[in-house]
Amino acid sequence: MLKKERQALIMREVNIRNKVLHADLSKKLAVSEDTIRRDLQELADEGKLVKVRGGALSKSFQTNSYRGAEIYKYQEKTAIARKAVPLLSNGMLVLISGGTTTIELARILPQELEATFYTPSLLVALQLAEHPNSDTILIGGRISRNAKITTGGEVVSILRDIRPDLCLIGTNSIDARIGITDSDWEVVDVKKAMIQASEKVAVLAISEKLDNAQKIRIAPINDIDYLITELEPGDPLLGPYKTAGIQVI
Amino acid sequence: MLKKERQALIMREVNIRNKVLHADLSKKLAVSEDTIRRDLQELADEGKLVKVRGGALSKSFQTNSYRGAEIYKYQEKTAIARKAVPLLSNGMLVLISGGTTTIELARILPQELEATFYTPSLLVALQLAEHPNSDTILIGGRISRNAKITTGGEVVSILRDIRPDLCLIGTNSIDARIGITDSDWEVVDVKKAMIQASEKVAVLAISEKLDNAQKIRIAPINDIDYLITELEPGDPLLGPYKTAGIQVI
DNA sequence: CCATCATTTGCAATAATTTGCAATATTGCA
DNA sequence: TGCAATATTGCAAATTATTGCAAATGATGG
Repeated sequence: MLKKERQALIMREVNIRNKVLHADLSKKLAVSEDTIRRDLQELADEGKLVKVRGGALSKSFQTNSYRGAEIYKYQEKTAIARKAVPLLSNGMLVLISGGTTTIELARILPQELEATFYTPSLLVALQLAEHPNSDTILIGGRISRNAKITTGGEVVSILRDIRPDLCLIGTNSIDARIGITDSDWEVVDVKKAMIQASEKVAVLAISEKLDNAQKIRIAPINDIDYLITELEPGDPLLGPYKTAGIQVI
Repeated sequence: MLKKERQALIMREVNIRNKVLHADLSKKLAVSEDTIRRDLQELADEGKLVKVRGGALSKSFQTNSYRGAEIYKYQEKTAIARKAVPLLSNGMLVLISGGTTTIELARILPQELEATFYTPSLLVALQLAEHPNSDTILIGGRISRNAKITTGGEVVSILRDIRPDLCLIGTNSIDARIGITDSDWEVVDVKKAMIQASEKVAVLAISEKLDNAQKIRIAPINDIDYLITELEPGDPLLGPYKTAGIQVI
């Protein structure tokens, strides 16, 4: 049995039952519990499930418990959000992805801004809806449980029909050679379409996400126009991105 | 049983009932009271609930930040939501409107339900997204700031293309002669389309909304199949609705 | 075709966690 | 106060995690 095949079966089991036990899987797949443990560890590292003692749980099962928890690295994220605000101006059509940084941006946008926003993210949309002078359009589709964004062909096809002035993308991994990447293909599909649709693309990322890559590529580095981090634009960490032709803010 | 799984179940129980007892949990989860106590201790340390002698309380109940006072007539609304659950079964296509009652319903739906939901409400969608075995499709469109639902021609046209088995509508005004009404025309347009699309229509309303009418009509009374209130089905207030041919729950 | 290297897998020894029980302390309440 | 219910603590048994290692497997390049 191939490792990938085994992991795919594990994921299916997790999605159906919400929980899996080492013992069950090891019997069902005829491998040792060590192997199962290692598989679960890998899947957990990719963020596809939550590993717990004795087995693993599906993400949705666990997720509702850390609602209301503090946003990780909030200070950095709100600093990034503040730096992104000047990119927006009245009359623009703006596309915003999901993620804690972009939610924070949506929250702190100036009330007087008159722009039109498209987003697939429920949480971003809720924040944007508080701004009286801007219009928010939520792109409809099937909801991805993990990311709380709408996904699927319908989303992509709506994105094909619009031409936003600016696209604001939050990302988990950016690398100066590879570009931006993610591990959830549903998210990748949507972000790809967002970037292709847009005139300009700005990536928001806290510095620890720099020089990192995951399995699936969203866009090469030269599709990106702006990179916003909490660091000073002169920081040496950002050198490679400048060299690649990105405007670092 | 996995520890995290148990704790997730405890949290769910706490969120639904607002209070749990050692004895109940220990019986339901088949572990000793010591274990329950330790679990509650851990959850309390993480700030997810408030431990009291003999059990635990939901944090929102304690600090009444979210439900205790935030939602008007929460008790009535959750009672209505509980009565609505049996209308749903596996494999159904269900349409859900916005409103605090329907959000509550989305929150307490059984985890094991396998249904497909369409909704224009962001808050309902967020709750539905926590249910691992159901699919949620958010109908896209421009967001109405007040109601936090998507509205507009796009929403209506999507609704024309689906044929749900059941439509669950929360309403602010229902009258036995006039039907259901509202004052926000954007909301009315969407709810009209929802009702027309659906096979069966259930209206959820707390009793003080009965025998009330507002400016714009959503649907006449005979478009409605079920009426769910917090009252006993035999309550005299509900007489006129029964006479009108509605099944009162 | 073979040697070599990296990856994967199972195993064993050890460490850490979880759980129920029992002894003891504390609390709420009449 | 005194009693009954609940909490706390320490402990031992069972389960699970971690680590290092060696054998098996498969890929790579000469």
